[in-house]
Amino acid sequence: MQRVTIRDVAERAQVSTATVSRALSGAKPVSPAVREQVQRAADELGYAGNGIASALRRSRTDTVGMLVPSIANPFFTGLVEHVEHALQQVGRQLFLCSSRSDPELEAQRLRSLVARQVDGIVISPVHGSLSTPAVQRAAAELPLVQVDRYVTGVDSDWIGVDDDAALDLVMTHLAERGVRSAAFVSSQLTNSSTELRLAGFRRHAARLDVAVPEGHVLLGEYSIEWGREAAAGLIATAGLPDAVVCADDLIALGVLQACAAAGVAVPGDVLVTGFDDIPYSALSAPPLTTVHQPQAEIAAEAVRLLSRVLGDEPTAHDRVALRPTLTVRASTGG
Amino acid sequence: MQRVTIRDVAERAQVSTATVSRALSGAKPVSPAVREQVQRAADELGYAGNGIASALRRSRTDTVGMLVPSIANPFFTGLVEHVEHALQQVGRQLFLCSSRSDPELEAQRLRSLVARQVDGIVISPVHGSLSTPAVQRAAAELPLVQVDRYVTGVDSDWIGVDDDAALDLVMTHLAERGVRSAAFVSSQLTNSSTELRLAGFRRHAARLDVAVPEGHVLLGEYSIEWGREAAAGLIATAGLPDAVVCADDLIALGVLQACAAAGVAVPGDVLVTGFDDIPYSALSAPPLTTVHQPQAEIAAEAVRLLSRVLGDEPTAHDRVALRPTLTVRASTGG
DNA sequence: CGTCAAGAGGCAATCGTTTACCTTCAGGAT
DNA sequence: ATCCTGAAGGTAAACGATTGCCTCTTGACG
Repeated sequence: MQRVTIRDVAERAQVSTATVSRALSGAKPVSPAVREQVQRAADELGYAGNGIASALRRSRTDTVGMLVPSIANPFFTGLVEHVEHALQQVGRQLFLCSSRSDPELEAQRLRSLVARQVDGIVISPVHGSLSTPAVQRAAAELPLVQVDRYVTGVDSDWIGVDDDAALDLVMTHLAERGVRSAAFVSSQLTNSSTELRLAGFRRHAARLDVAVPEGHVLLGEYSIEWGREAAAGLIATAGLPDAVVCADDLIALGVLQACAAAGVAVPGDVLVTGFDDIPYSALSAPPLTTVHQPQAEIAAEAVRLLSRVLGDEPTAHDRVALRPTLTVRASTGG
Repeated sequence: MQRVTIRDVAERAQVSTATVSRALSGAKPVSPAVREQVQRAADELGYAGNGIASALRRSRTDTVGMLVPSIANPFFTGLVEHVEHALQQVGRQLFLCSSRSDPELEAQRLRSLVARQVDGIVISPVHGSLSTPAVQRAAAELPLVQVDRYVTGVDSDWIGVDDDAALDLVMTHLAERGVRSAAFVSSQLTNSSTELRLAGFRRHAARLDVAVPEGHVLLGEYSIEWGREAAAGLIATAGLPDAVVCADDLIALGVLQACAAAGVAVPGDVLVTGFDDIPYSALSAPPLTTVHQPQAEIAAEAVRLLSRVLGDEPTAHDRVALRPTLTVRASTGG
């Protein structure tokens, strides 16, 4: 099955390849008669064009690469959906990759995206420092914006949520509910938002006079399993504090599950909060109080920042921190 | 920021571009000294190669495109993860697109994948008939395998689960629990698995003497919202049957939520089942009895089928239906 | 010492578009 | 009648890698 090329179309329409190209892309005006002729020839042959050749010549692909730590995490898939939507508005496609939380794999994917000549990259880097060299290198080659998480020491735009403000909301809400001690369950401190959330937790706990007992800061990974494990540990050994603050919803869902399994009542015996407001946080038992992330805005802003760079006005790089909101549900008392 | 090309490397290493290409790709042997020299030059210049140019010349991209109806649905993201993993084993990358359940967008994405010269396509088509022309056209150009859903009248491999067997499991389980009447909540009958699941539901309900009252087959879409809406409708008007069988887990989660909101006890007043066994089906209140799909095997088989075609043995096309299993949880009585 | 083979590396064509630059032609201004 | 202008379309040079084919060198063998 030999592919049909522009040359075949040109031959059949009795014009040059240049004219075919112009007639089909509209890059330069072509007389209506010829355009019609070319169009018919193309249709008859089922001409589809070779995007690779076109990309090589124009040195642009109208494609943006996106690299996230996990596509199993609904927070990221939500973000991806919105980014894809926003890109579609401006006539670009999304090339999605997952780094599976592995800096090595992430570096490889980044190289691959650069080699594939995507026009720009949207990335939520895996690791605060291990990711730096690869991100740095990619950012030097093409427009790059970081979302949600960021690595230090790379000169690029960033767009995400104000983690300190988010934990202010959470802790203030908990304090109002009478919480005097709290635990924090998160992933290893390997990236920016994780660090900022812990810092925010400590700062606002101190401010509001909420105790954080020894051994009540648990670091694992962003997953349901880790939430389950961490909560089971707390229940078995340390004794539960008044509240368990989780760094994302998956962890919180795991915590809820472990509480249910151990016969610990939420919110009766302990309050639980999450972060992200993924769709499933409204469906758990009990529904989860969580920090809502404005995904659509994050996505729109990411695309806007990228387009700005693509239109290459050499502007200074922005760091945009959006204000989060708190979605209060039954897990903190209802 | 002028990109560094193979010519730059050749110049610096004092060899021809041919040698650089061979040294770096290993396509033909090169003396150790020269290889070393080239490698150093490439490193020093930060040479990354141009995948587009390479793809044009070799007319392959080592990339497989995957097109799913939704990336917000955990069933598909699970599948995607496994496919990506399986592809990685054989040194290929995944280019992921979402058709957002829109045949129009799906056709566009397919064209775009073909234009981008992916080496093959894994697709779960949106619509049983509307998707046909586009899928047909793509399948004519390059290797294509369908997963989960399929369109009729296209000559390609398919791999998925045996929907009839799945509903046999569900209905038999329900009948054993004493269910004498059941409702079925699904999406519009616009694709193969949806149709097969409904057919299976009816067939096994009849076989087991389970009644399906008038108005107890509800067709909407695969989403939590629709499940909620459908269940609310049933509760408000028709009166609940003994069981509500759902065509996927998202719908079932919505049904559970609506039941909880209306004070209907599950499994006390009604039994509920799902389909897919997404991670969140274990976390709902109550946890969901559901059909487990062997995603890893589906993915592995899809990649295997694709590789077989890529290695172009012109084999007849396969239709592989894997046997599902039933994961029993509290929503059907514990 | 002559012949031959094999290994290493270079030359240049090629992949399929796009586009800078040129030619041609028609029509309007002078 | 001459010149100019602009539109339409053609020619051919890129884009950056890969690779078929050729040359050159070196060493083994008779």
